[in-house]
Amino acid sequence: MSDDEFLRHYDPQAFDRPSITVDLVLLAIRGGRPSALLLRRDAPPQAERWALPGGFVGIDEDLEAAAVRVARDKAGIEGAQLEQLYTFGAVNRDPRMRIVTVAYLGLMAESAFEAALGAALQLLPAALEIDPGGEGFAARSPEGEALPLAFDHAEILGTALMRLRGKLDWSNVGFSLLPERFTLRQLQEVHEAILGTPLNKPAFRRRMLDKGWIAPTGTREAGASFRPAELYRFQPNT
Amino acid sequence: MSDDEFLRHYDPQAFDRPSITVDLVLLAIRGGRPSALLLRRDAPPQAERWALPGGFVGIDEDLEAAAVRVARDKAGIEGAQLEQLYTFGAVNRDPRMRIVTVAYLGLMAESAFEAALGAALQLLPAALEIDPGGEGFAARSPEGEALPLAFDHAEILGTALMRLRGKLDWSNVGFSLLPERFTLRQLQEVHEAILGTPLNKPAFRRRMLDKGWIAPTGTREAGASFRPAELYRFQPNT
DNA sequence: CGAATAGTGTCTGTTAGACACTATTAA
DNA sequence: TTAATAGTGTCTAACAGACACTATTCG
Repeated sequence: MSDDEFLRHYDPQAFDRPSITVDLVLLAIRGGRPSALLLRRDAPPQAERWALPGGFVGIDEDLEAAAVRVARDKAGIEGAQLEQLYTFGAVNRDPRMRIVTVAYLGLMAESAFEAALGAALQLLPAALEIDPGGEGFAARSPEGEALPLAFDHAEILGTALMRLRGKLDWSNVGFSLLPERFTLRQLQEVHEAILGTPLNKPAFRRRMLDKGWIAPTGTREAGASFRPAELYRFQPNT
Repeated sequence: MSDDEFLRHYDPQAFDRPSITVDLVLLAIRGGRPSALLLRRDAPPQAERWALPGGFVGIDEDLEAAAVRVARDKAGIEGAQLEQLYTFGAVNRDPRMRIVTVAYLGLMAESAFEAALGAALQLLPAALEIDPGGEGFAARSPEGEALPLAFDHAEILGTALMRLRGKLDWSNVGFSLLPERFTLRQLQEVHEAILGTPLNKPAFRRRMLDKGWIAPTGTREAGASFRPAELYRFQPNT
């Protein structure tokens, strides 16, 4: 039996199937804290809880394409750079029906984060306060209230924070959270926000420069009332 | 509208949905090379190609439970320790229909690998020969023939090898590939097989002992014709 | 004793933390 | 000149690679 012949007899409806969604963790460092873009659910189930932007995966749509589409439609972010995070598929994670969700992680500079907040009024920033030393965290509104999260979205956010920490040392994720030109102090602040711990300045500068990932632009920070710092840009490794 | 009320009106059949499967990368170090358990497809599509053991996820079955079930039913492995690897969902990855697959990685000692080969006659070991320096690899039969892989299973295997390499330094994955008691030489051979590069003996020993992950058992290797080595066991960190 | 591997001592180069110091800019 | 931050020099401790050495077991 050839492949073609086989396909003519195949019945794709033979089994009951879960639905598939994508959920997005859209992160920036905002005011020195990792912060995610959340949407308040206004319809059941879990109305009034806060949820990650998400949506169903089309039958003819790649997973990543679905994630990019959701970033555009639900958060107003064009051409988002997304990385697959983890897939969550516990049987009862959604009370409506069986839904397996593929979570994606997107990092952006604070300015893009603010722009998304301004464009889509339903979006709320949630500051993610990391328990010192632990893996837990709390999602808080700008006013400091704890935000109740929908479904298993707390677990997804926790997974995103752990992934971010794990990749910080050896990957480029730090630069994805900064504008194109940045000072070494800003880069250090991003690292400190993700790790939740202060870092040694000379050691940090040496390490970053030795990696060969950043190049000075010759221009300097504007608007500082003191000595302005050199602006660097990210330069993929040679 | 309450959650309960909402659910009474919800139609889970409203959208066409992909199917979800799990595929397993079951790995051991066999004869000094990373090797995976594969099944030869005897029915279309892609008949006569080699595929990862896999199966559909039941509508009332957790993803990991499905992976454990597949390990038992298709590879004869009871109580497999599996870690989620990555989710592959390209639209055309399977010609029959839209299938999104969640790949899982399972590591075992060489003895368990041989036992699985002996119990399930359809299983074939594929040695994964890593391109020196690169991310590519070739799957070869014990006779040295290149094995044609089905669907996107070469990509899945490549992802598994990269994950294994990435976690080797800071996680316990090395011990999952060894029997309960092992010599430092065996541990070093496992690391060398995964990294594809020789390691320095004194440095390796120091590093392993300093991590505090292994404890001497006081017993020694048997059957060696020369000085027998101390047997160690894995000891989760204090 | 000889063969072969187990296991160690030590030198050197690299890297990170700590701390104090100098340099540069705006006001 | 002063305030405040940018940026550097240098000491020290931790750690990895390299190499040569000693230790132990079997036959």
